[in-house]
Amino acid sequence: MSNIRDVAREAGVSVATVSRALSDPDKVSQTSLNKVHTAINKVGYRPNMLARSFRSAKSYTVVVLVPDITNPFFAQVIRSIEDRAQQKGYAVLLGDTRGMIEREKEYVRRVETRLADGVIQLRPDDAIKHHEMPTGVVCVNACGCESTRGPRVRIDNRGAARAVVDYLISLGHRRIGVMSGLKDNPHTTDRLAGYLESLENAGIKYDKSLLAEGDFTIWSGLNSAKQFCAMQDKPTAIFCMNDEMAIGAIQTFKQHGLRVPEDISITGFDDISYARYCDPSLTTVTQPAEEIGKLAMDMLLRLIEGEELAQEENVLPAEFVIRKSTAVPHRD
Amino acid sequence: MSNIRDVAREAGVSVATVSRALSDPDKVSQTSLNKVHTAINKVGYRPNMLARSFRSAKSYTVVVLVPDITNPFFAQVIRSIEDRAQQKGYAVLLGDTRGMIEREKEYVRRVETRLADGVIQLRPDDAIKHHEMPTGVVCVNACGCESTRGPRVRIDNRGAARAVVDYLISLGHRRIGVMSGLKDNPHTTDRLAGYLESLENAGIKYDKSLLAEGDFTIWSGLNSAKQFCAMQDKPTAIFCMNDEMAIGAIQTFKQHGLRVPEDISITGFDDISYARYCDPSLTTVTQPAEEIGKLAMDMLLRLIEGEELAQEENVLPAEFVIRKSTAVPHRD
DNA sequence: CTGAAAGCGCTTACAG
DNA sequence: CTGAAAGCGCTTACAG
Repeated sequence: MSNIRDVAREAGVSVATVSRALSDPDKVSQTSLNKVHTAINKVGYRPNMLARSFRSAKSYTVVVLVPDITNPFFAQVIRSIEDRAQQKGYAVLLGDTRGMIEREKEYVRRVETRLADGVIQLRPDDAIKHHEMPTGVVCVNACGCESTRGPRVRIDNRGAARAVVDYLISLGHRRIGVMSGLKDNPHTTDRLAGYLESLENAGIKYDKSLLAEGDFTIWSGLNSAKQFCAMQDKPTAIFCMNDEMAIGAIQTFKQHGLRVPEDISITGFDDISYARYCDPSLTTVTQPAEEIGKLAMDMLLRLIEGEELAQEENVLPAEFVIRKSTAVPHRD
Repeated sequence: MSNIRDVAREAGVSVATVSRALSDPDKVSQTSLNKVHTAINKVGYRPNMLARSFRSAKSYTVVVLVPDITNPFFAQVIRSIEDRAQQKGYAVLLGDTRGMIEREKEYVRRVETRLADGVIQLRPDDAIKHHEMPTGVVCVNACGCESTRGPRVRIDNRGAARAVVDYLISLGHRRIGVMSGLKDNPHTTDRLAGYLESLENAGIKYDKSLLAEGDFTIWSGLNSAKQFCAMQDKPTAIFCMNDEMAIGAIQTFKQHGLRVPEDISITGFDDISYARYCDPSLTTVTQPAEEIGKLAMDMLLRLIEGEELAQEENVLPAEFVIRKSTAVPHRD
């Protein structure tokens, strides 16, 4: 493989001129520029970016920490982050942590060791909190929640949850179940707060037995729904904290002979692409995945450039979409 | 930020010893090792991996080229690639090409410029063919097809397609539609070949009007299905070349008042997680996503190490799963 | 087992 | 606009 010296020799100029021709052409005469370019083609030169990165102490890489790339919502956000990164000359290192703190730490170490310039966390409760980040590691939290610290972009989870439950109440539901994520997940906390606020506003007393805990997977939705099926006094509607659990729940209810939405209304959260195509199509909250990714990347870039973000928090609008999985409660 | 020299000074040893203590501890005495480690902790040293990579001319990074990370099948394969990569000390750079050749080239350039050590292509028809790869760029094609060149791992697409159609025929179907991907996509070619072979074996004449072209998205399944709905002499079964199109198709058929599988049987391909949870659950072909990813990464590692792969092609078994979207044809 | 020294391929003041 | 030279932070023969 040829290096910059080979090009310089071939072009009959100095190594410095070749370097400038490549990274700062304005500082080089047209004549030299031409010589350099024909020399580059002749010797088939490819600059060694590893050397350049090393020299300039920037890797032009960011790591995206995600609990599970297989989750379509995260996949959408990542795609958007990557689009933006590519536009700005950055690459994205995939950091699928599978929820393991050890793996997450390993990825953070990549920025400590200069292999990456910063990190975007796609989940609020990724094991490493903002204040625990090693010094020098810049980080923005996308898909964050109210309790998160540091630069972040998020939607108003509590407000969105309230909107969903308000709607169910407006349809006439009084006994409304909730299928949450894990107890300590900040999304769970925020969305549960919205659920409780809505009930309170409507003067409905919170019944603890109507809470089923899941972990945001289809599988957990499938299981948690069984808990409701076994109840004497079943809820007439369930607010699920994401679409995957809602999809699982619908499946279970159907298997138990309950019709959705006639016998039981179901709502989701996220609006993944399958939400529109399940049967019945899901009433849910659309998260602005594209915007979240783009904004997070932009914020990170500013942090990398050393800027202090005055406006640390960006709250993006979420949209409530009514589809076919909700209806007025059935009276037997 | 402290560097290796600071550590050496603090420990009272040479820079070489510190370097060895870190990368080849066996060559260093226990005494030195201790001195170095306490010095490292004292000055808060983090090795600059950019320097190490540069020096050793290896980036320990691979790029994964994928047309769309949002596709759950690809996401699964990537997750498996990353698991394996992490085990072996490699990172994965996400190369979502969105089907654009320019982007793909840009990612390949990353390995030409030493930012990555090799590439895994997740689609057979990614714009850059194996023989067009720049010299020095090692590449393995995962999820490949029969026509692909170079090191690859794939399933027997043709055989799997044949199994699906054979099954439909065994149920009594004679008029079997096919929903394909884009015409020039190798998956389309291979799976279509299987479809045709199956028909031929059963002595059924191929009817061109029963082919609807899609592009592997839910959206295209939705649309292509309309073509069948508009036919006088509708097929009684449709072989869809992936699950997403099958899910879209089911939606359309239901909207047109056709019952699945009573009026029309539908089959998919891939077995993404939603295939099990749509209504009716999908009869489909399970691709061994985990195995594909793992094997592809292992092959790439061997190529990076300079090995010539004698066994260039790995054909993995795929499994045909019968669920609820298929039944014997309805006779009016 | 250890250290002095060369060198990986670039970039970038510095002097002209 | 151009070149000679120093240096980024490591690794690794080489000699001891």
